[in-house]
Amino acid sequence: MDKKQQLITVATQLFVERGFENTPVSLICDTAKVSKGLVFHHFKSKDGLLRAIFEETTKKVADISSIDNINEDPYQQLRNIINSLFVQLEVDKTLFQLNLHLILQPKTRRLLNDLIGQRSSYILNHVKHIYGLIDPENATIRSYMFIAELDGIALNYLTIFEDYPLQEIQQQLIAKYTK
Amino acid sequence: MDKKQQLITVATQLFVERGFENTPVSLICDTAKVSKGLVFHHFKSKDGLLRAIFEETTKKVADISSIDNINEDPYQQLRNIINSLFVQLEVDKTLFQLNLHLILQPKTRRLLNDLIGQRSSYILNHVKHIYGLIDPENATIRSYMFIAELDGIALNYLTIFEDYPLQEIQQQLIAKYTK
DNA sequence: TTTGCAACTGACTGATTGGTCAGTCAGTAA
DNA sequence: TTACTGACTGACCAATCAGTCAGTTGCAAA
Repeated sequence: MDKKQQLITVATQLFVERGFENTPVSLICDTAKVSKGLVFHHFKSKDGLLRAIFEETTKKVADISSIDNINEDPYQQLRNIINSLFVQLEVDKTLFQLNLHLILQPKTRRLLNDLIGQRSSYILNHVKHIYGLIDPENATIRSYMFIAELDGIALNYLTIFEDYPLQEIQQQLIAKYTK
Repeated sequence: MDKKQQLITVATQLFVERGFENTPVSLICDTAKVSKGLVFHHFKSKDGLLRAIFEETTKKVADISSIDNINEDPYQQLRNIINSLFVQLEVDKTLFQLNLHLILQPKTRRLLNDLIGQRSSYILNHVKHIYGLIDPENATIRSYMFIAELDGIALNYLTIFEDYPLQEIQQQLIAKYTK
């Protein structure tokens, strides 16, 4: 078993359950059945471990918008993004929670600032490109509103409301983004 | 000067800047020029101080949706909510950031769970009531989507994007919710 | 004045933390 | 065999933390 990957897996789970600040390195190592020194050997610091985790999850975010959409109707492209998001929301619920938590926590936000900036501008540009085909004049503002709508749903589903009617909302959205 | 209120003010500011877990009680007291024991005298624990802060901010959230709307057009009521939110977003930017951070941090989320639940169901019911006048059959789902849209905008403005076009988005929203 | 009580202080403690470091061990190339 | 490497260990340390407590102060009621 690869102990480095094991550390990433265990730490991700613990960070989701307890938060980054509230998860001692010793707990990660006990859970992963690995010595404490190994974390610092592989990742240099606790912060380094966090960055490694965040870089891993960045790939999954990219997947949501990077579906090959060449020659597709732009509305279909928007619907693809919506559907991918809803699938990922249910599959990787905890990972999304962790992402939000890391972005909102001032210390981790600072630590991951560059990665977060890259991520968000990547998504913005991707959506802008699609809206360029629909409504070029208002592409920017419509992209911001499209992203806000999806982020708001994710936020409410993951952390605010219990019994969130995710499927119904997905249907409504798909209907809304069908020309 | 009321030292208890002084503690709440200073702690709020520091929690926004550094996060709850990363703000030692000693730092709060040094900044507020107050002895450490006083925190435990007034609030019993660091967690108690946090709850006191969160209860204070709950009032501000309630204000957004509690404008007296009797006899108003339901669309006007929705526009009132939108406008109040945008005003508050700019006036109390840091307070909103703190709220999101506390909700997303697993430990503080658990600590404030009851208050968060009260808050969100209060808002949901308020919006539901308005949509009951517009589209009774879909009042629930449309309320969830209305709230998600606003929450998403707040989230993106406060923590994701720099240079967020808040005014333009407000105009778009107002236009959208004008029957 | 005396009594009583809440506000307030700051030195102190026990527990926990991230990080270090000297050294072990398995594998591999010469 | 020898020399070397990088994964791995766990005892250890300095620093930091939330919370305690014995005592002081200021004020209001009797």
